[in-house]
Amino acid sequence: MGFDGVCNKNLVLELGLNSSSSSMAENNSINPTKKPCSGLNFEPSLTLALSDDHDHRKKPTCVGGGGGSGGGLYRQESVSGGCSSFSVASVSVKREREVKSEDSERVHEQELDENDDGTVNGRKKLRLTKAQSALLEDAFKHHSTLNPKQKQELARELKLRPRQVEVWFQNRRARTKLKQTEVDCEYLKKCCEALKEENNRLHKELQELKALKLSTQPLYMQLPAATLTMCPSCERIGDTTSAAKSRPFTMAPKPHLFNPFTNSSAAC
DNA sequence: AACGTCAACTCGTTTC
DNA sequence: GAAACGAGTTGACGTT
Repeated sequence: MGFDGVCNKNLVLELGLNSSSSSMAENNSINPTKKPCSGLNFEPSLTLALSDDHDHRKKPTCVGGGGGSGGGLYRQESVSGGCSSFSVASVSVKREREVKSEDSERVHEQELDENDDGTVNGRKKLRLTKAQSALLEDAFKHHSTLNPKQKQELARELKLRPRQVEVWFQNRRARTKLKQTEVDCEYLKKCCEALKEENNRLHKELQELKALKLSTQPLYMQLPAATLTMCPSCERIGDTTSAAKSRPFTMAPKPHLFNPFTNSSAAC
């Protein structure tokens, strides 16, 4: 198939040269991976913009990224909805996993364990059940973002915390964007290849036309244009090279063709 | 052991 | 200023 159907989004393709890698940060809406640039000062760039991008809160670039000490263990969510930051090292990880033998589906309890002092333990990485994932995917199909009410509703339905639903949607959007970027990248590669081929073809065609022109032109037409001048009245070709400057327009006259609009008698 | 996936994190930015 | 988001990161876990 042709690559016309590879991506049906409205892509704006821009080919150009970057003088430095910093220019790429100016429009970083699609740059999910930070890959080191080569040492070249000038390199070809492909700039892609999606005209139907819904993200109208674009920012110039994300400097430095996050970092963070990372998750991994579940932590108690504070009453206000934020995340607590109790010591991970102090947490005795207690994992409760229930394995359903019939379909090997893993089911994890969503309730948190409590210590003697009533604090809630973290636990090892949660894997959402297939049913939960399916429901989340279904919701994501309808809208990739959730309002607070939808979030609450979904969390209740899934027996998850709203924060977990929120995180899932954030990660899901990130995955979607990454996947789309990969698709776009493939599309642009194909575009680039096609343009290269077209460029080569046109170059060849140009060479052929030049060769054809040379073989069919009279001898004087094959001289460099800068060395030839033409008498405006008699249309004779003259050589203006230094050797011939003293005797311009001495070459053989143009074959006389009848021209009702010129008066050849007044020439030169 | 290496690698991939993914939930959950931090941080900076944007929007209201 | 709070909430929401994107980008980048972390670490547990599953797979090869």
